[in-house]
Amino acid sequence: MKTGSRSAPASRSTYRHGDLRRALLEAGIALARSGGPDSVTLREATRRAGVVPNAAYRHFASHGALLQAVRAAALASLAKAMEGELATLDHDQPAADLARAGVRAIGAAYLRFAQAEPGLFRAAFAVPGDAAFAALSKAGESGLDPFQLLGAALDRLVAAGVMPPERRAEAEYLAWSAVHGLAMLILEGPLRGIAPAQASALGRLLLDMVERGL
Amino acid sequence: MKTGSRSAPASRSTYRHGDLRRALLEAGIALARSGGPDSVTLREATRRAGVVPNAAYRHFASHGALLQAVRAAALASLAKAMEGELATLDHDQPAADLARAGVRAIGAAYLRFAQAEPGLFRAAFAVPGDAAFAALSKAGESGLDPFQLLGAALDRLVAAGVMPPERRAEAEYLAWSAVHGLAMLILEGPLRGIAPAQASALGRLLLDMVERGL
DNA sequence: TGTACATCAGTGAACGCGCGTTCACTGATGTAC
DNA sequence: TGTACATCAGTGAACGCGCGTTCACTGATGTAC
Repeated sequence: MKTGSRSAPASRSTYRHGDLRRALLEAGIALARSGGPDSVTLREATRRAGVVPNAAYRHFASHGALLQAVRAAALASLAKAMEGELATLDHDQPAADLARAGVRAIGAAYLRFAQAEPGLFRAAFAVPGDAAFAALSKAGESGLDPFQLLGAALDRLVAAGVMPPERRAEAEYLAWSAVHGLAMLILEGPLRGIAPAQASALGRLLLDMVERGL
Repeated sequence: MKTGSRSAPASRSTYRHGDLRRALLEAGIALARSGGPDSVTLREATRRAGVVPNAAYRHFASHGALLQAVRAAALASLAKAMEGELATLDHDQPAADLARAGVRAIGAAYLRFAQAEPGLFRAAFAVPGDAAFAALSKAGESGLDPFQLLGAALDRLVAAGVMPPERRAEAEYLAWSAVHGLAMLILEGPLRGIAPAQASALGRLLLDMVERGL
C-alpha cells in the first residue's frame, strides 16, 4: 500500500500530469533527435512522460499525429537555425553582396543543422504523406518555414540584380537540391563520418558551385 | 491426406526448392521495389518463395544479410541503367563534348532511375551500417558501381581538358550531391508527384548548373 | 549395378518482443447553485 | 462560503499484429562401397 498510490508509473505526485501534451511532444523530439523518425513511438514517449501508454490518446489522435508534430518541430528548429545564421550577416555591404551572403547563410545553416542534429534532420524530411501536416507550424520566428526562407533569400538575390528574374523559379529547387543532396551524402552516404571541418569546407565549395551555376 | 504432402506452403511439388536463395533475393527485390527497404522482411520473402519462414536461414544469416543483398542488387541495377545511358552516346564528336555528355548521362540515368524505381532507389541508399556490405557486388556489367561510374566520367572530363585536375577531387561529391538532392526532393520532398517530363526538364537545368559550376 | 548411409534443405512448432489501439474505469478539478 | 455534480485526464487490463529467431525434426538427394 506504501504511500497511497503506486499506480503512477513514475515520479509524479499529482494524479493529473499538468502538461502532458507538451511532455509527449518533447519526449518525441528527444527520441527523434537520438534515433530518427523510426524511434518516435507512442509507447516510449508515454514511458518518458511517466504515464500509461494510452494516456497519449487524450492529446494525440494517433501515433502519426505525434510524429507529425515532431516533424513540424524539427522543421521549425531548422528555420530558427537559418534565421540565426541570417542574423549574423553584416548589413553594411553592397546589396548584391548581402543578397549573395543571405543565400549562403541559408545553405550553411542547413548543412550545419543536418550534421549537428542528424536525427531531427531525418525526422524533418521523412516522407510526410498526410495533407493535414500542412496546418502544423513548421516556421521559425519570422513566421517562415525553411523552404520559404530560401525563397525569400532568392527573392533578395533577384531584387539586388544578381540573378535574372527568369531564373528565379528553378533556382529554388536547384539550390535546395544541391544542399539537401550534400546533407544526405554526409548523413548516410559515402561521406558518412566526415569531420565537421571537412564537411563545411565541402559545403563552401558546393555553395560556390551553386552561386556560379545559378 | 490428399496427394501426399500438403505441408509445403505453396505450389511446389518437390521437397527441395531448388533455388531458394535466388528466390528469396528476388522476392526481396520485389518487396523493395514496391515498398522500399522497410518492406523487405524475411517472413514475407519466404512467404512469396512458398517456404516456411526459418528456411531463409539456410541461405541468409539474418534479416540484415538479405536486406544487404537486396541493396547490392539495387545498386547494381542503377549501375546498369547508367551503363545503358552511356551506351547511347554518339562517339563521333569532339572529346570535350563527349566527356561532358558522359557526365550528363550519368546524372540523367540516376534521376530517371530514382523516379522509375523509387522503392529500389530508397533501398539502395538506406543507411548501410555494416562493413561486410562492401564485399557484395553492387556493380554493373563494366564492373563499376554507380559511384565509380561517376568517377570515371569525371576522369574523362579532366582528360579531355574540360575540367582542371585540381577540381577533380571535390567534383565527385558536388555533382553527386546535386543529383542526389534533386532525386530526394522528387521522391519525398516538396517536388513529390511531379510529372516525369517536368522532372527531366528540372534535371537538365540542374545538370546545366553543375556543368557551369564545376 | 545395387544398396547403406551421410548430408543438409526445408518443416513444424514455438518464443518473446514492442508496437498501436480499444475498453471500461477512477479520481482530481473546477463550476453552478 | 459551502456543497453537489459534471467534466475529462490519466489508469488498468487486455487485444491482435507481424516480426526475427531458435529448436528439434524429417525426408530427398547424391556419394561410397
